[in-house]
Amino acid sequence: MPNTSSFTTSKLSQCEHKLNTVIHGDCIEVLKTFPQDTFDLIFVDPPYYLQLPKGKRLKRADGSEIIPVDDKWDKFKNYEEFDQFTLNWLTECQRVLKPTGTLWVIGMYHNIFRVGKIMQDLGIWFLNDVIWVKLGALPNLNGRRFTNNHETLIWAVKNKYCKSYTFNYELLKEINNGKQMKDTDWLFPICTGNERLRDGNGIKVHTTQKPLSLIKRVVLTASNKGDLILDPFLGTGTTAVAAQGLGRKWIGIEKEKKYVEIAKKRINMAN
Amino acid sequence: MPNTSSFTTSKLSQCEHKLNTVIHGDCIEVLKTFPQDTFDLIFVDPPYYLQLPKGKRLKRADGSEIIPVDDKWDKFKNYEEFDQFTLNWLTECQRVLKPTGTLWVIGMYHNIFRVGKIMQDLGIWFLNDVIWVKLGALPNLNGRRFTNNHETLIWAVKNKYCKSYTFNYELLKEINNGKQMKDTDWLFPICTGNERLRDGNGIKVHTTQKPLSLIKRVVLTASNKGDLILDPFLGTGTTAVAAQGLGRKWIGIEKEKKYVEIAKKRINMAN
DNA sequence: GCAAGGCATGAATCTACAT
DNA sequence: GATGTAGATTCATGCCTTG
Repeated sequence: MPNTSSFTTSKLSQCEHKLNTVIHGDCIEVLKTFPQDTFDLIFVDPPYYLQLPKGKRLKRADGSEIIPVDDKWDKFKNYEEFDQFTLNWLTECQRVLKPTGTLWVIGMYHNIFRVGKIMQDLGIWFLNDVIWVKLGALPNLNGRRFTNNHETLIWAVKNKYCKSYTFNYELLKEINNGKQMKDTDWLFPICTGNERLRDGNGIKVHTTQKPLSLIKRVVLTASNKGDLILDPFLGTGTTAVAAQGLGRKWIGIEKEKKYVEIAKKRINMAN
Repeated sequence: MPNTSSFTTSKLSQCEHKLNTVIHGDCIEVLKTFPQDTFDLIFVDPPYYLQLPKGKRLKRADGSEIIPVDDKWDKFKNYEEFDQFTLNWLTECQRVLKPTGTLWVIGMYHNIFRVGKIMQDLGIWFLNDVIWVKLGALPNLNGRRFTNNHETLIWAVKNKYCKSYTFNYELLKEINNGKQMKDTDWLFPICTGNERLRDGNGIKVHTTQKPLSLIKRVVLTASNKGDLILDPFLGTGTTAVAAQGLGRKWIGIEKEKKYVEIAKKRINMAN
């Protein structure tokens, strides 16, 4: 079972949240309740602001439809609104990140450049941009672009003076057959099959569920057992499952009640 | 020999520049002399603003020094100055790009996120972000980060309404053994060996010379024979050599007299 | 039990042309 | 720089059924 005792370590005793729980609420409001310099690792999978063409559905040759990301949590009026939202959560993430901790943000070309620039403007210092090569990604169905076959993870520290951040270099080298791990050595299948959470009708519960293998690599790279991990957009709980399984403590924040319920159930099942 | 006749086609007759020549001058000032909607393909390899630690030189195990990018053209006071510079050349590139043309910008995590956001703010519309996987890249020498093993190319059109841009989909598919080309299928060796331009003392002439193979793929992807290509930061002329060799017309702009001379010599040699 | 084949599906800013 | 309609287009993977 998850450890749900209240914080006892220094920083954490300053707030009333419990370890290894999903907090249902607005990400930015909840983040403000944490003391600064609290988390060893923050993994963020924010909305991508996809801007799909309206009212059109892409179809396969057999007539079946591609289910797009058309969720209300991915809608913004314009770039300005998106940027302000991004600035708000990034400001809080930077504040609650330990000087020895690292921040990971995943995104695609729709959003990652904007997010990256806002990070740099806040003084967040980049270590790498890691390419998750998506095995089994959807091809480009109209033959008008290249296959979108990757997502980008920005790996960063609180500011440019943070030098003693956690990085399990030797472990990663070992995973990579004794060779130094590259920012392009991140090949993982997309989340499908039995791993993909589905409702009673076989419909996927979350449009953008990430593969556990990817999040595990992040956790192994940049945290140690007993460290505290935060995911401010927990969704259906993949980060929590990865953290729990690898002996890390964690806190997740999620706004959608539906996802919170599913995440809780899933985390209990995994124990 | 290069075709140095004056422009005869519609747009190009409006200015006095000649085809297939290197223009020595400030990129933004020269760009302003071109009429709008002029170029079929614009390839941009701008300064990366690397912000190296001052006065330190990384050394290999044998004691030899790594020569960093420490050129004056890569220096900026701060992000603000860099952003303004970026906005200036991007504004002009967008203006002179044909509605059927595409714009390519290459960069690394130091600059590409800022550049990408500024592009989006101008209404430039992304098609893909392509990952050049660098074969033979320098490993991370102190084991504190992942190997920097890629650069990112943003591929974009003038605005979101540009649909009939040039994309040689079938050719790229053929190059890729009959499978749709992916944004992660761009594996090319870094520019070394005989391809790397060196002075009489064996010192590399340009710190960031790009491999011809990479630029050729860009040219093949997004232009046809006879099309007009622009490189506003020509450097030592790789884009010109690629364009010339593939039967495209081209214009290059370069501020550093040293690079202009070398590029001219190199282009003549290649003919 | 095992192999082969059918079938479903995945963060999608996926077109061209006419009005 | 809006709206509508017809029409062209794809690859890898995992699960399940069939033989």
